[in-house]
Amino acid sequence: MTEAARHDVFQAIADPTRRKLLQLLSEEEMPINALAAHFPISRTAVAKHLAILSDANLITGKKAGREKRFALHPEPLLEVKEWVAYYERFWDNKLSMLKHLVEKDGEIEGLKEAEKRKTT
Amino acid sequence: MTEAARHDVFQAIADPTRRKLLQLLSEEEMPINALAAHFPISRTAVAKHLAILSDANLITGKKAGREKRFALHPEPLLEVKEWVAYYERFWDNKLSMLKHLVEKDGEIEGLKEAEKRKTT
DNA sequence: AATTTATGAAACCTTTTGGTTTTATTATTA
DNA sequence: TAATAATAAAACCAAAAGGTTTCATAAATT
Repeated sequence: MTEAARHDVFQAIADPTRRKLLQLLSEEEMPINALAAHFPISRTAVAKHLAILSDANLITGKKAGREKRFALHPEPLLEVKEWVAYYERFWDNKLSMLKHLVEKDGEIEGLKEAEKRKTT
Repeated sequence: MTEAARHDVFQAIADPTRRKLLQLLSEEEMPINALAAHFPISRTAVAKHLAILSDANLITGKKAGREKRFALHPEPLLEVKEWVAYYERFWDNKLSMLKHLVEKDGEIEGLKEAEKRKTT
């Protein structure tokens, strides 16, 4: 496997600066200097954020002459999407949760127990 | 507004221990001791993680006798879902991205420039 | 060739994070 | 009421995170 991902995608997107970097790169590919111009912090600090995003496979950078052009690589966000999707079952209406429980065998017992807890 | 959210939801879910706590609470409400039994760390450490989740409005805790029962409150994850949804446009096939670009005025220029960059 | 531009890398600093142990407090239960 | 169980709160600590400045390198320009 060529995808290492030493840095967790959840941790990578936790920082607001890094989320803004992803947003900028979603608009267009850019070298580090162009990116850094959007922040009040130093170019070096931005470089470190880019390294973290790169470790999480969220961006790629290819050298073009003396500059290195970064591009968005959003695929790892699929993991986040799926993680959140699990919790969608639980929000707002209880019916969807019930449906979720009924869909998998053996969970009915859990429901019954939950009911028991409520009434005792 | 009663929803403070002093802690960012992105930061709250960044930690694997906290994600596991949410998962446990999605199965059933539990007091802190029951939760802590699932981890190799101290109950106090778990309590701190719960405080962070609570600050992000991802869980609620109501005192019942001498124990405090925690429950999942997944609604703030909607923000994450929407954030990720934005990037879905960009992954896998370029057609959906093109569609995205065409949908908003003024972005055609950006596309043209991107093409120019590729060919020069 | 000399200068400028764009980046990379190292050393260092401060605050935050994730953990600990110790010391209360509060409700149950024997 | 004395002992126990379930938390809460405080003080402390090491490592990681997010910054900085300084020095080095490589490609473009003049």
